[in-house]
Amino acid sequence: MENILRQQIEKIVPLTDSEFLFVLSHFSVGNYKKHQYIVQQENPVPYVHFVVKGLLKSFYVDKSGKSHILQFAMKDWWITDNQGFYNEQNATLNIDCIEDAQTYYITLDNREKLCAELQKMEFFFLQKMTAGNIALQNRILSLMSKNSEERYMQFLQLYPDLIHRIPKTLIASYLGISRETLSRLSH
Amino acid sequence: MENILRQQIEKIVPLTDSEFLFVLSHFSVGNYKKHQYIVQQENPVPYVHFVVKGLLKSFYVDKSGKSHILQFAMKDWWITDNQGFYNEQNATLNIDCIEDAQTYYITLDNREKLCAELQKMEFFFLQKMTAGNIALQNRILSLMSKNSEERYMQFLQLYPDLIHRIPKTLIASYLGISRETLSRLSH
DNA sequence: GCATTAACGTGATATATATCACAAATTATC
DNA sequence: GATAATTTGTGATATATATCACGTTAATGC
Repeated sequence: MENILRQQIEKIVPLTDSEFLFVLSHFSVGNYKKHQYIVQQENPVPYVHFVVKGLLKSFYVDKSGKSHILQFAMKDWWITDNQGFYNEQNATLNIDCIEDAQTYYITLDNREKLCAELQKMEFFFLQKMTAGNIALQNRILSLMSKNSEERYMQFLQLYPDLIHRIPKTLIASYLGISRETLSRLSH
Repeated sequence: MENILRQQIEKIVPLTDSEFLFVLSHFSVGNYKKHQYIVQQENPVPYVHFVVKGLLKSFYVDKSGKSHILQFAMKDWWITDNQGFYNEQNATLNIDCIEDAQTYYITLDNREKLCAELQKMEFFFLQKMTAGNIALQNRILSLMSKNSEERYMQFLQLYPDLIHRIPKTLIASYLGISRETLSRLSH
Protein backbone atom coordinates (compact mmCIF):
# COMPACT_ATOMS: atom_id res chain seq x y z
CA MET A 1 0.00 0.00 0.00
CA GLU A 2 2.96 2.33 -0.26
CA ASN A 3 2.09 3.16 -3.88
CA ILE A 4 0.64 6.63 -4.20
CA LEU A 5 -1.43 5.82 -7.26
CA ARG A 6 -3.01 2.92 -5.45
CA GLN A 7 -3.78 5.14 -2.49
CA GLN A 8 -5.46 7.65 -4.74
CA ILE A 9 -7.61 5.06 -6.50
CA GLU A 10 -8.54 3.37 -3.25
CA LYS A 11 -9.93 6.61 -1.92
CA ILE A 12 -12.73 5.96 -4.39
CA VAL A 13 -12.77 2.23 -5.19
CA PRO A 14 -11.16 -0.72 -3.37
CA LEU A 15 -8.55 -2.76 -5.26
CA THR A 16 -7.06 -6.18 -4.68
CA ASP A 17 -3.29 -6.54 -5.06
CA SER A 18 -3.66 -8.22 -8.39
CA GLU A 19 -6.14 -5.65 -9.61
CA PHE A 20 -3.73 -2.90 -8.74
CA LEU A 21 -0.90 -4.65 -10.55
CA PHE A 22 -3.21 -4.92 -13.51
CA VAL A 23 -3.98 -1.23 -13.34
CA LEU A 24 -0.33 -0.33 -12.99
CA SER A 25 0.61 -2.43 -16.00
CA HIS A 26 -1.25 0.08 -18.16
CA PHE A 27 0.96 2.94 -17.00
CA SER A 28 4.58 3.87 -17.65
CA VAL A 29 6.92 5.87 -15.46
CA GLY A 30 8.43 9.15 -16.64
CA ASN A 31 11.14 11.27 -15.08
CA TYR A 32 11.42 14.90 -16.02
CA LYS A 33 13.76 17.78 -15.26
CA LYS A 34 12.86 21.25 -14.15
CA HIS A 35 11.95 23.36 -17.20
CA GLN A 36 11.34 20.27 -19.29
CA TYR A 37 8.21 20.30 -21.44
CA ILE A 38 5.99 17.25 -21.44
CA VAL A 39 3.31 18.78 -23.67
CA GLN A 40 3.83 21.46 -26.28
CA GLN A 41 1.34 23.65 -28.09
CA GLU A 42 0.70 22.38 -31.65
CA ASN A 43 1.99 18.90 -30.83
CA PRO A 44 0.12 15.67 -30.07
CA VAL A 45 -0.86 14.88 -26.50
CA PRO A 46 -0.26 11.16 -26.10
CA TYR A 47 -0.62 10.86 -22.32
CA VAL A 48 -2.38 11.88 -19.20
CA HIS A 49 0.02 12.05 -16.26
CA PHE A 50 -0.45 11.19 -12.62
CA VAL A 51 2.19 13.09 -10.65
CA VAL A 52 4.23 10.98 -8.24
CA LYS A 53 6.55 13.77 -7.19
CA GLY A 54 7.63 17.21 -8.26
CA LEU A 55 5.56 20.03 -9.64
CA LEU A 56 4.23 20.91 -13.08
CA LYS A 57 2.08 23.55 -14.67
CA SER A 58 -0.12 23.72 -17.73
CA PHE A 59 -0.43 27.06 -19.45
CA TYR A 60 -1.80 28.76 -22.51
CA VAL A 61 0.20 31.31 -24.45
CA ASP A 62 -2.12 33.84 -26.07
CA LYS A 63 -1.51 35.59 -29.35
CA SER A 64 0.13 38.55 -27.65
CA GLY A 65 2.62 36.12 -26.11
CA LYS A 66 1.28 36.27 -22.58
CA SER A 67 1.14 33.08 -20.53
CA HIS A 68 -1.91 32.06 -18.55
CA ILE A 69 -1.61 29.20 -16.13
CA LEU A 70 -4.53 26.81 -16.22
CA GLN A 71 -3.32 24.34 -13.65
CA PHE A 72 -0.56 23.43 -11.26
CA ALA A 73 -0.03 19.74 -10.56
CA MET A 74 1.80 18.35 -7.60
CA LYS A 75 1.96 14.88 -6.05
CA ASP A 76 -1.35 13.12 -6.38
CA TRP A 77 -2.71 15.32 -9.17
CA TRP A 78 -3.53 14.45 -12.75
CA ILE A 79 -2.45 16.65 -15.60
CA THR A 80 -2.70 16.79 -19.37
CA ASP A 81 -4.15 18.95 -22.11
CA ASN A 82 -7.66 17.50 -21.95
CA GLN A 83 -8.74 18.82 -25.28
CA GLY A 84 -5.68 17.43 -27.01
CA PHE A 85 -5.64 14.15 -25.16
CA TYR A 86 -9.30 13.14 -25.26
CA ASN A 87 -10.05 14.46 -28.72
CA GLU A 88 -6.69 13.31 -30.10
CA GLN A 89 -5.92 16.78 -31.35
CA ASN A 90 -2.79 18.82 -31.16
CA ALA A 91 -2.21 20.65 -27.92
CA THR A 92 -3.39 24.18 -27.34
CA LEU A 93 -1.62 24.14 -23.99
CA ASN A 94 1.93 23.65 -22.82
CA ILE A 95 2.90 21.63 -19.79
CA ASP A 96 6.30 21.92 -18.20
CA CYS A 97 8.04 21.16 -14.92
CA ILE A 98 8.43 23.77 -12.22
CA GLU A 99 10.48 21.20 -10.29
CA ASP A 100 12.02 17.87 -11.28
CA ALA A 101 9.10 15.50 -11.53
CA GLN A 102 8.09 11.87 -11.82
CA THR A 103 4.79 10.70 -13.23
CA TYR A 104 2.82 7.60 -14.11
CA TYR A 105 1.48 8.21 -17.55
CA ILE A 106 -1.06 6.36 -19.68
CA THR A 107 -2.22 6.52 -23.28
CA LEU A 108 -5.83 7.00 -24.31
CA ASP A 109 -5.90 3.47 -25.69
CA ASN A 110 -4.65 1.97 -22.49
CA ARG A 111 -7.02 4.06 -20.45
CA GLU A 112 -9.95 2.82 -22.49
CA LYS A 113 -8.78 -0.77 -22.32
CA LEU A 114 -8.35 -0.47 -18.60
CA CYS A 115 -11.86 0.91 -18.14
CA ALA A 116 -13.37 -1.74 -20.35
CA GLU A 117 -11.61 -4.51 -18.47
CA LEU A 118 -12.01 -3.16 -14.97
CA GLN A 119 -15.36 -1.46 -14.61
CA LYS A 120 -14.47 0.22 -11.37
CA MET A 121 -11.72 2.20 -13.03
CA GLU A 122 -14.28 3.84 -15.24
CA PHE A 123 -16.18 4.76 -12.12
CA PHE A 124 -12.95 6.11 -10.64
CA PHE A 125 -12.22 8.30 -13.64
CA LEU A 126 -15.80 9.54 -13.71
CA GLN A 127 -15.56 10.56 -10.08
CA LYS A 128 -12.29 12.35 -10.73
CA MET A 129 -13.67 14.10 -13.77
CA THR A 130 -16.72 15.18 -11.80
CA ALA A 131 -14.59 16.60 -9.01
CA GLY A 132 -12.54 18.40 -11.64
CA ASN A 133 -15.70 19.89 -13.10
CA ILE A 134 -16.77 21.26 -9.77
CA ALA A 135 -13.36 22.81 -9.19
CA LEU A 136 -13.38 24.42 -12.62
CA GLN A 137 -16.84 25.86 -12.12
CA ASN A 138 -15.77 27.35 -8.83
CA ARG A 139 -12.75 28.87 -10.49
CA ILE A 140 -14.94 30.50 -13.12
CA LEU A 141 -17.22 31.95 -10.48
CA SER A 142 -14.19 33.14 -8.59
CA LEU A 143 -12.82 34.90 -11.67
CA MET A 144 -16.18 36.54 -12.26
CA SER A 145 -17.18 37.51 -8.74
CA LYS A 146 -13.98 38.16 -6.79
CA ASN A 147 -11.36 40.87 -7.08
CA SER A 148 -7.61 40.21 -7.13
CA GLU A 149 -7.18 40.22 -3.39
CA GLU A 150 -10.08 37.89 -2.75
CA ARG A 151 -8.84 35.48 -5.40
CA TYR A 152 -5.37 35.48 -3.88
CA MET A 153 -6.76 34.85 -0.40
CA GLN A 154 -8.80 31.99 -1.78
CA PHE A 155 -5.71 30.53 -3.41
CA LEU A 156 -3.78 30.74 -0.14
CA GLN A 157 -6.56 28.90 1.59
CA LEU A 158 -7.05 26.29 -1.13
CA TYR A 159 -3.39 25.50 -1.80
CA PRO A 160 -1.33 26.50 1.23
CA ASP A 161 1.40 24.00 0.25
CA LEU A 162 1.99 25.68 -3.08
CA ILE A 163 2.74 29.18 -1.85
CA HIS A 164 6.26 28.33 -0.80
CA ARG A 165 7.09 26.31 -3.88
CA ILE A 166 5.87 28.65 -6.59
CA PRO A 167 7.13 32.13 -7.45
CA LYS A 168 4.54 34.85 -7.09
CA THR A 169 4.85 35.58 -10.78
CA LEU A 170 3.32 32.21 -11.55
CA ILE A 171 0.61 32.56 -8.94
CA ALA A 172 -0.33 35.88 -10.50
CA SER A 173 -0.53 34.18 -13.88
CA TYR A 174 -2.80 31.51 -12.41
CA LEU A 175 -5.05 34.07 -10.78
CA GLY A 176 -5.34 36.17 -13.90
CA ILE A 177 -3.67 39.27 -12.49
CA SER A 178 -0.35 41.00 -13.15
CA ARG A 179 2.62 40.19 -10.96
CA GLU A 180 2.83 43.84 -9.92
CA THR A 181 -0.72 43.88 -8.67
CA LEU A 182 -0.13 40.67 -6.74
CA SER A 183 3.04 42.11 -5.27
CA ARG A 184 1.14 45.12 -4.01
CA LEU A 185 -1.46 42.90 -2.38
CA SER A 186 0.64 40.32 -0.70
CA HIS A 187 1.57 42.77 1.97
CA MET B 1 -35.72 7.39 -32.62
CA GLU B 2 -37.74 10.53 -32.17
CA ASN B 3 -36.66 10.84 -28.53
CA ILE B 4 -34.13 13.57 -28.04
CA LEU B 5 -32.50 11.91 -25.04
CA ARG B 6 -31.99 8.76 -27.02
CA GLN B 7 -30.47 10.73 -29.86
CA GLN B 8 -28.05 12.39 -27.48
CA ILE B 9 -26.96 9.11 -25.91
CA GLU B 10 -26.63 7.40 -29.24
CA LYS B 11 -24.21 10.02 -30.40
CA ILE B 12 -21.82 8.30 -28.01
CA VAL B 13 -23.08 4.75 -27.43
CA PRO B 14 -25.60 2.65 -29.39
CA LEU B 15 -28.76 1.54 -27.60
CA THR B 16 -31.35 -1.11 -28.38
CA ASP B 17 -34.99 -0.17 -27.97
CA SER B 18 -35.26 -2.07 -24.73
CA GLU B 19 -32.05 -0.58 -23.40
CA PHE B 20 -33.38 2.88 -24.08
CA LEU B 21 -36.65 2.10 -22.36
CA PHE B 22 -34.62 0.86 -19.44
CA VAL B 23 -32.61 4.09 -19.40
CA LEU B 24 -35.72 6.19 -19.68
CA SER B 25 -37.37 4.39 -16.77
CA HIS B 26 -34.78 5.97 -14.49
CA PHE B 27 -35.85 9.49 -15.45
CA SER B 28 -38.92 11.56 -14.73
CA VAL B 29 -40.40 14.38 -16.79
CA GLY B 30 -40.70 17.90 -15.41
CA ASN B 31 -42.49 20.92 -16.82
CA TYR B 32 -41.50 24.38 -15.66
CA LYS B 33 -42.68 27.91 -16.23
CA LYS B 34 -40.62 30.92 -17.15
CA HIS B 35 -39.08 32.41 -13.98
CA GLN B 36 -39.60 29.16 -12.09
CA TYR B 37 -36.67 27.99 -9.97
CA ILE B 38 -35.65 24.36 -10.18
CA VAL B 39 -32.63 24.72 -7.88
CA GLN B 40 -32.23 27.26 -5.10
CA GLN B 41 -29.16 28.33 -3.16
CA GLU B 42 -29.06 26.73 0.30
CA ASN B 43 -31.44 23.96 -0.71
CA PRO B 44 -30.81 20.34 -1.69
CA VAL B 45 -30.11 19.46 -5.31
CA PRO B 46 -31.96 16.21 -5.92
CA TYR B 47 -31.68 16.05 -9.70
CA VAL B 48 -29.65 16.57 -12.79
CA HIS B 49 -31.80 17.73 -15.69
CA PHE B 50 -31.62 16.97 -19.37
CA VAL B 51 -33.40 19.76 -21.21
CA VAL B 52 -36.02 18.64 -23.72
CA LYS B 53 -37.21 22.11 -24.59
CA GLY B 54 -37.05 25.66 -23.31
CA LEU B 55 -34.15 27.51 -21.77
CA LEU B 56 -32.64 27.66 -18.30
CA LYS B 57 -29.73 29.30 -16.58
CA SER B 58 -27.63 28.51 -13.53
CA PHE B 59 -26.20 31.42 -11.61
CA TYR B 60 -24.37 32.35 -8.48
CA VAL B 61 -25.40 35.33 -6.35
CA ASP B 62 -22.34 36.78 -4.62
CA LYS B 63 -22.34 38.44 -1.23
CA SER B 64 -22.84 41.88 -2.75
CA GLY B 65 -26.00 40.56 -4.38
CA LYS B 66 -24.64 40.46 -7.92
CA SER B 67 -25.60 37.54 -10.16
CA HIS B 68 -23.07 35.65 -12.24
CA ILE B 69 -24.32 33.21 -14.82
CA LEU B 70 -22.42 29.96 -14.91
CA GLN B 71 -24.39 28.23 -17.61
CA PHE B 72 -27.25 28.46 -20.02
CA ALA B 73 -29.01 25.25 -20.93
CA MET B 74 -31.20 24.75 -23.94
CA LYS B 75 -32.52 21.66 -25.69
CA ASP B 76 -30.02 18.84 -25.51
CA TRP B 77 -28.02 20.25 -22.59
CA TRP B 78 -27.61 18.94 -19.08
CA ILE B 79 -27.90 21.22 -16.11
CA THR B 80 -27.66 21.03 -12.33
CA ASP B 81 -25.58 22.40 -9.49
CA ASN B 82 -22.79 19.83 -9.75
CA GLN B 83 -21.34 20.50 -6.35
CA GLY B 84 -24.71 20.17 -4.68
CA PHE B 85 -25.86 17.21 -6.73
CA TYR B 86 -22.79 14.99 -6.74
CA ASN B 87 -21.68 15.78 -3.20
CA GLU B 88 -25.21 15.76 -1.87
CA GLN B 89 -24.77 19.21 -0.40
CA ASN B 90 -27.02 22.22 -0.45
CA ALA B 91 -26.86 24.32 -3.56
CA THR B 92 -24.54 27.25 -3.95
CA LEU B 93 -26.16 28.01 -7.28
CA ASN B 94 -29.64 28.85 -8.44
CA ILE B 95 -31.23 27.49 -11.58
CA ASP B 96 -34.31 29.03 -13.13
CA CYS B 97 -36.14 29.11 -16.41
CA ILE B 98 -35.59 31.85 -18.96
CA GLU B 99 -38.36 30.27 -21.03
CA ASP B 100 -40.97 27.63 -20.21
CA ALA B 101 -39.06 24.37 -20.12
CA GLN B 102 -39.38 20.62 -20.07
CA THR B 103 -36.70 18.28 -18.76
CA TYR B 104 -35.94 14.66 -18.08
CA TYR B 105 -34.51 14.57 -14.60
CA ILE B 106 -32.80 11.84 -12.62
CA THR B 107 -31.72 11.38 -9.02
CA LEU B 108 -28.18 10.50 -7.99
CA ASP B 109 -29.33 7.10 -6.82
CA ASN B 110 -30.99 6.30 -10.10
CA ARG B 111 -28.03 7.56 -12.02
CA GLU B 112 -25.73 5.27 -10.09
CA LYS B 113 -28.07 2.32 -10.46
CA LEU B 114 -28.32 2.97 -14.15
CA CYS B 115 -24.55 3.07 -14.56
CA ALA B 116 -24.06 -0.07 -12.51
CA GLU B 117 -26.64 -1.95 -14.56
CA LEU B 118 -25.75 -0.61 -17.96
CA GLN B 119 -22.01 -0.15 -18.27
CA LYS B 120 -22.24 1.90 -21.41
CA MET B 121 -24.17 4.61 -19.60
CA GLU B 122 -21.22 5.14 -17.31
CA PHE B 123 -19.09 5.54 -20.40
CA PHE B 124 -21.62 8.00 -21.76
CA PHE B 125 -21.58 10.12 -18.62
CA LEU B 126 -17.80 10.04 -18.52
CA GLN B 127 -17.65 11.29 -22.09
CA LYS B 128 -20.10 14.07 -21.31
CA MET B 129 -18.23 15.06 -18.18
CA THR B 130 -14.97 15.13 -20.10
CA ALA B 131 -16.44 17.36 -22.78
CA GLY B 132 -17.76 19.60 -20.03
CA ASN B 133 -14.32 19.82 -18.52
CA ILE B 134 -12.79 20.91 -21.78
CA ALA B 135 -15.44 23.59 -22.23
CA LEU B 136 -14.90 24.90 -18.72
CA GLN B 137 -11.15 25.07 -19.17
CA ASN B 138 -11.62 27.02 -22.36
CA ARG B 139 -13.94 29.39 -20.58
CA ILE B 140 -11.33 30.00 -17.87
CA LEU B 141 -8.67 30.73 -20.47
CA SER B 142 -11.09 33.01 -22.24
CA LEU B 143 -11.79 34.95 -19.05
CA MET B 144 -8.07 35.29 -18.40
CA SER B 145 -6.77 36.06 -21.86
CA LYS B 146 -9.50 37.90 -23.73
CA ASN B 147 -11.05 41.33 -23.23
CA SER B 148 -14.77 42.01 -23.20
CA GLU B 149 -15.13 42.40 -26.90
CA GLU B 150 -13.22 39.23 -27.73
CA ARG B 151 -15.25 37.25 -25.23
CA TYR B 152 -18.47 38.55 -26.72
CA MET B 153 -17.34 37.68 -30.22
CA GLN B 154 -16.43 34.22 -29.05
CA PHE B 155 -19.86 33.83 -27.48
CA LEU B 156 -21.56 34.88 -30.71
CA GLN B 157 -19.57 32.30 -32.57
CA LEU B 158 -20.05 29.52 -30.03
CA TYR B 159 -23.76 30.00 -29.36
CA PRO B 160 -25.31 31.82 -32.31
CA ASP B 161 -28.74 30.36 -31.46
CA LEU B 162 -28.76 31.94 -28.03
CA ILE B 163 -28.23 35.56 -29.04
CA HIS B 164 -31.81 36.06 -30.10
CA ARG B 165 -33.32 34.25 -27.14
CA ILE B 166 -31.42 35.85 -24.31
CA PRO B 167 -31.41 39.52 -23.22
CA LYS B 168 -28.04 41.20 -23.44
CA THR B 169 -28.09 41.75 -19.70
CA LEU B 170 -27.84 38.00 -19.16
CA ILE B 171 -25.16 37.55 -21.77
CA ALA B 172 -23.14 40.24 -20.02
CA SER B 173 -23.58 38.40 -16.75
CA TYR B 174 -22.35 35.20 -18.39
CA LEU B 175 -19.35 36.93 -19.91
CA GLY B 176 -18.36 38.60 -16.66
CA ILE B 177 -18.85 42.17 -17.87
CA SER B 178 -21.38 44.88 -17.07
CA ARG B 179 -24.44 45.30 -19.24
CA GLU B 180 -23.38 48.85 -20.07
CA THR B 181 -20.00 47.73 -21.36
CA LEU B 182 -21.65 45.05 -23.48
CA SER B 183 -24.10 47.58 -24.83
CA ARG B 184 -21.26 49.81 -25.90
CA LEU B 185 -19.59 46.92 -27.71
CA SER B 186 -22.50 45.36 -29.48
CA HIS B 187 -22.48 48.11 -32.00
C1' DG C 1 -55.28 47.23 -24.95
C1' DC C 2 -53.16 49.37 -21.16
C1' DA C 3 -50.12 49.41 -17.23
C1' DT C 4 -46.20 47.63 -15.48
C1' DT C 5 -41.80 45.83 -15.87
C1' DA C 6 -37.72 44.74 -18.21
C1' DA C 7 -34.32 45.82 -21.67
C1' DC C 8 -31.37 48.90 -23.89
C1' DG C 9 -28.40 52.95 -25.06
C1' DT C 10 -25.45 56.46 -23.65
C1' DG C 11 -23.14 60.29 -21.04
C1' DA C 12 -20.12 61.47 -16.98
C1' DT C 13 -17.22 59.83 -13.66
C1' DA C 14 -14.79 56.57 -10.55
C1' DT C 15 -11.76 52.75 -9.87
C1' DA C 16 -9.30 48.56 -10.11
C1' DT C 17 -5.83 46.81 -12.51
C1' DA C 18 -2.33 46.81 -16.33
C1' DT C 19 1.72 48.60 -18.08
C1' DC C 20 6.26 50.63 -18.08
C1' DA C 21 10.50 51.41 -15.78
C1' DC C 22 14.08 50.61 -12.64
C1' DA C 23 16.56 48.92 -8.62
C1' DA C 24 17.23 45.50 -5.01
C1' DA C 25 17.15 40.93 -3.42
C1' DT C 26 17.13 36.28 -4.11
C1' DT C 27 18.09 32.00 -6.48
C1' DA C 28 20.17 29.07 -9.99
C1' DT C 29 24.11 27.38 -12.50
C1' DC C 30 28.63 26.20 -14.36
C1' DG D 1 31.81 30.88 -5.20
C1' DA D 2 31.14 34.16 -8.84
C1' DT D 3 28.08 35.37 -12.63
C1' DA D 4 24.02 35.27 -14.64
C1' DA D 5 19.17 34.85 -14.44
C1' DT D 6 15.06 35.20 -12.04
C1' DT D 7 12.12 37.11 -8.69
C1' DT D 8 10.34 40.85 -6.19
C1' DG D 9 8.96 45.61 -4.74
C1' DT D 10 7.43 50.05 -5.88
C1' DG D 11 6.65 54.53 -8.23
C1' DA D 12 4.29 56.92 -12.16
C1' DT D 13 1.03 56.61 -15.53
C1' DA D 14 -2.38 54.61 -18.80
C1' DT D 15 -6.55 52.13 -19.70
C1' DA D 16 -10.32 49.07 -19.71
C1' DT D 17 -14.22 48.46 -17.39
C1' DA D 18 -17.55 49.44 -13.55
C1' DT D 19 -20.73 52.41 -11.64
C1' DC D 20 -24.24 55.91 -11.43
C1' DA D 21 -27.86 58.29 -13.65
C1' DC D 22 -31.26 59.13 -16.92
C1' DG D 23 -34.39 58.62 -20.85
C1' DT D 24 -36.26 55.64 -24.41
C1' DT D 25 -38.00 51.61 -26.29
C1' DA D 26 -39.73 47.05 -26.14
C1' DA D 27 -41.91 43.18 -23.98
C1' DT D 28 -45.03 41.10 -20.69
C1' DG D 29 -49.11 40.03 -18.19
C1' DC D 30 -53.74 40.64 -16.74
